[in-house]
Amino acid sequence: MPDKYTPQEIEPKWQAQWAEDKLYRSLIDGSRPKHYALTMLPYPSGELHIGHWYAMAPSDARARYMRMRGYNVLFPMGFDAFGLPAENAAIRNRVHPKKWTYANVARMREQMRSMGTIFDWDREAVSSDPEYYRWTQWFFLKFYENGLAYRQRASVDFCPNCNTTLAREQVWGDDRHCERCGTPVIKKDLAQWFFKITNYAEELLNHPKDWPEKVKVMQTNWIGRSEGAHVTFHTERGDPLLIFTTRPDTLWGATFMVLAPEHPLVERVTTADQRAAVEAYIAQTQRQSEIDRTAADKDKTGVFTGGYAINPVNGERIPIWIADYVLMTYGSGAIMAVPAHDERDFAFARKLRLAVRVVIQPEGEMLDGATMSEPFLGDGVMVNSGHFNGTPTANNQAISRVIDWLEAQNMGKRAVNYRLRDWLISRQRYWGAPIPMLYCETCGIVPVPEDQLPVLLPDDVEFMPTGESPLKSHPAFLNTTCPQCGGKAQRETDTMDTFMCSSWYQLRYLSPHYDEAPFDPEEAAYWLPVDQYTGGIEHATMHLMYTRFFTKAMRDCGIYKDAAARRKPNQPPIDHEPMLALYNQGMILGEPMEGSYIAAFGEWQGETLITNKIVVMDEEAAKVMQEAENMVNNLISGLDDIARAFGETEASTPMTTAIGEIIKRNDNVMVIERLNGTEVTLELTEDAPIVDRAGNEIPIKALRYRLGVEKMSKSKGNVVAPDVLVAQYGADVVRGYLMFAFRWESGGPWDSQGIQGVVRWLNDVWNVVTDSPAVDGEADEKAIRALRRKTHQTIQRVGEGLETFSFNTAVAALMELKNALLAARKTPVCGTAAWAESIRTMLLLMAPITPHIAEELWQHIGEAYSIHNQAFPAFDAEIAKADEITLVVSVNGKLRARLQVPAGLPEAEAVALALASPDVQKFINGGAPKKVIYVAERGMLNLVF
RNA sequence: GCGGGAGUGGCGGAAUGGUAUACGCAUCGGUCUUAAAAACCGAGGAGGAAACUCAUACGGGUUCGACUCCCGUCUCCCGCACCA
Repeated sequence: MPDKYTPQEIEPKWQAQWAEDKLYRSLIDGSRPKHYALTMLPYPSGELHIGHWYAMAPSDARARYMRMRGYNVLFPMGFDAFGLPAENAAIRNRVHPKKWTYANVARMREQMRSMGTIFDWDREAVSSDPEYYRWTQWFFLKFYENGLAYRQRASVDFCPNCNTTLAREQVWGDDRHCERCGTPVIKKDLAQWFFKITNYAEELLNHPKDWPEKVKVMQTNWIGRSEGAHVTFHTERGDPLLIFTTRPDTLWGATFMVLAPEHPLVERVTTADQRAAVEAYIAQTQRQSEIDRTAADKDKTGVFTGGYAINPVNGERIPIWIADYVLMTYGSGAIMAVPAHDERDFAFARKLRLAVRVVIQPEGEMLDGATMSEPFLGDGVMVNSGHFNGTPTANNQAISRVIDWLEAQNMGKRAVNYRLRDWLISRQRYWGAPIPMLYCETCGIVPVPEDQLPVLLPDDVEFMPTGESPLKSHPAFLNTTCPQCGGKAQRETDTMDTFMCSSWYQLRYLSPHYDEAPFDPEEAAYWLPVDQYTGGIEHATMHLMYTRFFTKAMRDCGIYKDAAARRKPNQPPIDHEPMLALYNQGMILGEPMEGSYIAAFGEWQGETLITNKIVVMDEEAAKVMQEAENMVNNLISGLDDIARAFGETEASTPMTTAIGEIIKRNDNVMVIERLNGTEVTLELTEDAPIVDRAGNEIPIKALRYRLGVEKMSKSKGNVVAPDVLVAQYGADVVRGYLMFAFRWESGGPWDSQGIQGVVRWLNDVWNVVTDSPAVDGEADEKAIRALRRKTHQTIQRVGEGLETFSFNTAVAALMELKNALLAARKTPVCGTAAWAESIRTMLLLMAPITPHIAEELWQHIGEAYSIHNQAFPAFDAEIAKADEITLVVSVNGKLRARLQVPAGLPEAEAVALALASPDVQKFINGGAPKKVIYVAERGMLNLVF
């Protein structure tokens, strides 16, 4: 054993040993409770980055903790291997996506092994394997059979950069950009495949209780439930015109109707003399949506169609308008406009001078539609509403009564509307699971028979620089025969959204090579559902909605039947929710960096310094140089004053330098901040040398520019490579640091210095375990008790920390225990049984967090392999209890004294001690306290005078 | 606008209504060294010579006692947003 801690030696050694022994193989074992821990699988982008470590290593620590707690833990890993970057790489570098992807998978798998996790690699699943996507396709067929998949022509979101349609969930932000690449999306009219996630809108609102409030709220917002009524109006010509309203009690106040410009009825209601205006408006709306929706002012615009509708409740004839504030994608794409009681309708009516009629009159106020300056949204009583006049609106009673009446009259019915749209799963790209559907000349849309799955992606494809899917021009793939009539048929060339692959991967891990079904019902019955899921919040309304939908849809397709039948009656259902508990970790951001300090020499051209030489220096040198420059310039101007006195007219040129920190840089233009805070723009001439202080020429790329806290990206140069850290410090240090330096749920900027604290921690642990010679003398009983107490307090704190994802406090507790051991090492406590027990316990507590050093030192102290098969230490409250405590004495709520007293002191004695203390006496003028608050277990005494 | 979350030293961050600032980074002083780094020992919330006083975004409140609970304000982050 080396006498120094050398993770580079011990880590690979133990990783190999654990793999050889299949230490972390997870097999069904009915004698132990199971724990399915899952962390979101990565996309094989090429390199494992620090974000992967941040997501995986703490999850691993917790899974290990559960394992030590006696659970049979499954913690699998795989790859979400279909997707666009592979295809883009193919176009750019002429590498086949398959080759690129599998090379990355191999590389990242190796990188992950260096992390020292308990991943059971025998359960690995890769979504682009035919044995995997066969089942992705199979799910599509099942959903299709059960009416949950349909093809429809619709106006859909399309990313021009990714060259594919997107689901509504993948369009983000007010500028409606592509979630993946940030490009603003455009609308296209295409026939696409959808999944009926809207069927489950109501059910999806009912979240698993152990999910973060934030995710529940985001999903709830996304689903956007609102209650109201569907009411059928009719156009004057008799066409039914359905609207949704949350305020049926204001039906009598509808003074006009508004249709979305895309509404199918627009064509029919528009009159000849309005046609030109309507068409112009529609064209304008379409153009607007394509250019920039964000810039669209909130000013209402719209055009009268010339048509009229009849309000069913009062037979009134009201004009039909079109306006872009009514969206085709929400409700029925048509509204009744009640300007008196709706902000948007009010704004529209005022702008276009339309009638406003009050139908809810507030108490003690007389609203007048002609003069009111804002709509009335509060409660009141119904007026101008036929036999409903006088009905109070409070507590929704008017709404409820009106709906009852509408239903009785057959004019409308109670309805719930959702903002959620069906999931668009078609992608016009090659590297995905082909949608297993055919288009037959005679039979129409025909599903590929189950026994013909998988529909394989052909390997021999040509990638177009345009990004167009090569499947469209691949005759062998494209042309096939119809399984129904044997005639000619063409394959669907769209592939599936990769979120389909990840909607069920937790099931494939159970039996990645099972070929009778997507998963082995035996395994599913034992392991499902996932007990603890971890991953980033960015998937709140995408993956996390889709996978919940999948589970419910699978249930309704009967896919869980075999597995569910094997469950015991008292177990939670496996087909309601895929993941019982969820925890979102934060993100590691880039480390802020100072820019290089430079002195630039050149000629001024206006505000810009045309620079022909740059010298790089540190901040101190820059300050010195700046002072020197100031002095020289003062001197020059002083000399000029003298020269002028002698009749000289031309002033000398001051030094042409700019000194400061680079704050921006691109190619040959940079901005520096001078030491006095002003900014200067430099433009480098083509062959301007950049030299360091030793005179060596360096490339411009070596110049750093100031960087704030930002997301890591290669172009900013703030990426932290875990491989480099592992090589330098070892995996245990990296794991420990990631768990210690941040609150896991928050993440934060990387700090390259902070990692030293964890290096010191593990070095100290190594030393205290391997090099603690017994100290002569009789060990003090009190000191022994103190060490045992600290040890048991640490058991509690580490256990709690791992339990609640407070990894930072768990590590802090271990550092404290280490500090206590370092202090005790110099005393005769070192070498006692209590000492040995404390060391042993510390290693066990460290095992989930820093598994390699724990294993190595476990072996060193003579314990049997493997520490990772040990039970988590049991906490003994009796031992953890203090026998002497610091009694904190407050007088009138202000802290006045700290007294060392035995634990469990009776109140009377505590008060007597406190009153006797000079620190307390200073603040009391004799007399007895009016009130005494004594919290013995907290060591707290408050005396009120 | 609606909804959610957060605000504690120079920094990351600890604190079941009960010793605010644990643990760590950085900083400062010391030891060792020709020197530096590393390592080790020690000191750091602010003000004050001290006694003490003031400090958990700000203003109130509840309480013997508030970072923690309640009301209001400000700031920042996130989601949704003409949603009928």
